[in-house]
Amino acid sequence: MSKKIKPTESELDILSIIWDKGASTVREVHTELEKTKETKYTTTLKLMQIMHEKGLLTRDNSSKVHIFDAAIPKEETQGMLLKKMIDTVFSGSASKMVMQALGSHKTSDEELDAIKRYLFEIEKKSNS
Amino acid sequence: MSKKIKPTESELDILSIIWDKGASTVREVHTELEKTKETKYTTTLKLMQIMHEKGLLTRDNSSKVHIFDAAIPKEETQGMLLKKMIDTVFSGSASKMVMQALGSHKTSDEELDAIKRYLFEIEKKSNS
DNA sequence: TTTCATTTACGAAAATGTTCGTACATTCGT
DNA sequence: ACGAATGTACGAACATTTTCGTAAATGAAA
Repeated sequence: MSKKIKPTESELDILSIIWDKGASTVREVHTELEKTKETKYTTTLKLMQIMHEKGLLTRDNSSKVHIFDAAIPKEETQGMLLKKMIDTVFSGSASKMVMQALGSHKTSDEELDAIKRYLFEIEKKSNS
Repeated sequence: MSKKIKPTESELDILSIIWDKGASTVREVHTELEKTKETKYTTTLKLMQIMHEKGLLTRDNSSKVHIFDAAIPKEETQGMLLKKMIDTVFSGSASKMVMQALGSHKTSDEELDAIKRYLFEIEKKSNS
């Protein structure tokens, strides 16, 4: 079982990029990160080194240019963060959170459909 | 319009208690907080003082024992935190987050029903 | 009034997270 | 082989958050 390390805000930014693009060099992550955040290359580097120490990223340094990959799966981490938020902010009720999300956030019809389909799927399973 | 101050982790713990119990003294908050977190009284006090300075809590000091209340509405804050999480962790997709929440979190039938009802309500509105 | 318990005020240490400069290593083109 | 470009290592400054000890104020009890 992987540990329950909670990534910090900045670490999450980096993890998101790697989850999206797959294993990457610091340069690649930084180039992407720069688009939304003003930051220097060595800052990104240092962050990724720390993340490696913490076990948040793996590192392949067989070649000179190190290649990092996420050491923790996206879904698991999302679930962890979500659970924490549900517990502390929504007193443990997932439905409260879902409603709040759908209410305060504009949601497209496609998204709503996707959610509905998912709900029926859950229902089917629990009835089988 | 209230500002977009983001409460810290610890501040959120305190806000949750006050949202739940209503206006409270430091002692009351601390007693509650102690149940889940090892912390000293003056720490809770200091935190609440800072929160008051930041405008997160109101303070009635007409009597010796100050009474604090939440200065920011629960729903608005929940929405803000949720939006941030959706943006950074779920690349802006509320439905992804909802599915993850329902998937990784055990949800009771009642909760699922509540969500379904809510979805149909939204649908009705958008079709009118 | 004197004492005692409780409260608030405040400063500062400790812990955590973020930023970046500088040094050194490696690779590549010439 | 040399210099430029690009990479990693690392320390330290800085910012923010969290913690708590100590002192002063307040009010209630004796």
